[in-house]
Amino acid sequence: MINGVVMTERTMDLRKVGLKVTHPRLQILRLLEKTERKKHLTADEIYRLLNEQGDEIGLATVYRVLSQFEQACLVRKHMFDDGSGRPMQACYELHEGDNHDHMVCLETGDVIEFVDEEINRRQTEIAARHGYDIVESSLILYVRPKKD
Amino acid sequence: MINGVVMTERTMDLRKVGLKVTHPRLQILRLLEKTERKKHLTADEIYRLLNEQGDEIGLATVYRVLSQFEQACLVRKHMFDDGSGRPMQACYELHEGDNHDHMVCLETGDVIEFVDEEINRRQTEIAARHGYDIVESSLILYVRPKKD
DNA sequence: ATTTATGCAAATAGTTTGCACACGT
DNA sequence: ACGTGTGCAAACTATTTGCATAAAT
Repeated sequence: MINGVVMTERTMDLRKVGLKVTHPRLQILRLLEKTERKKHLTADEIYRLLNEQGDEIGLATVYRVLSQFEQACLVRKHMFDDGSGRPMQACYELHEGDNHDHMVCLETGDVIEFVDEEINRRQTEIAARHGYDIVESSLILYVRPKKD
Repeated sequence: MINGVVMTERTMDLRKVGLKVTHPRLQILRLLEKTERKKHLTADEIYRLLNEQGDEIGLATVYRVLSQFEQACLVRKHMFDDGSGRPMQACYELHEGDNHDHMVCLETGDVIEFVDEEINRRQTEIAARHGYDIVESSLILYVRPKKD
């Protein structure tokens, strides 16, 4: 029963980028919204969480939808290499337009977001100096708790 | 005939980190040295290049050696997401201790290296502010040629 | 009604691993 | 001689894709 659904903010998001409003797309968007700023979810986690809450959505669909969302700039995809040796997995978060960067604690796996205008400024400047425009940037600090 | 070989800089590198001086390890190190600052090689490229020049080295060995080198800080591993859709591959470069960052041109695939002390300083400061020490950092600018 | 999306299962591709043998020290 | 490293083939895993059905406009 998606037809005739109330016009929520999320359905608008989908319409705006030219994607049909389907159950999987809505649910994935809602889940990311709920999880926003708390955690960065992998495709598999999204798949599992949705199915646990009763939405029967295939893993392939999760991947397809996330990929479409990424191209539509609705989500950002990250590859965090926690150095754990286990295979790397992409993780996703809602794209809020604030273009923040990330810090990954190698001991706890915690992800901390931050923004630094000076760093952003210098990045733009460096790119310009080489004759480029920045399309996207990825800054990840792998850290460990300070011992003092 | 590796035994009795002249004590080159590369054999020293291996000894220093406690790795036996074997043919595959030496050749991979030499190849990376030769390619230094020009390109960043994937495991598969290394495998192919070595075999083309007559060194019969298995792909599995290439992966194993690179992984050991990474842990020994002899090489740095990067995941460049060129946004091409094709599966992401790790690529490797000699670790020169200068801790430079990278710019990837989305149109040509070119990789440009750069160092910015101010960015590094701010990174350290941001980590400290959150109670962390930086173990490793990854800054990648995905760029396209300026159109003017 | 037409187009696009979904689910499933099978395919892909990078990377890892088990094991018997070869090599470095 | 001993312990490690290597090659091969098989295993693994994240992700993608083909195809028939189902859902959205």
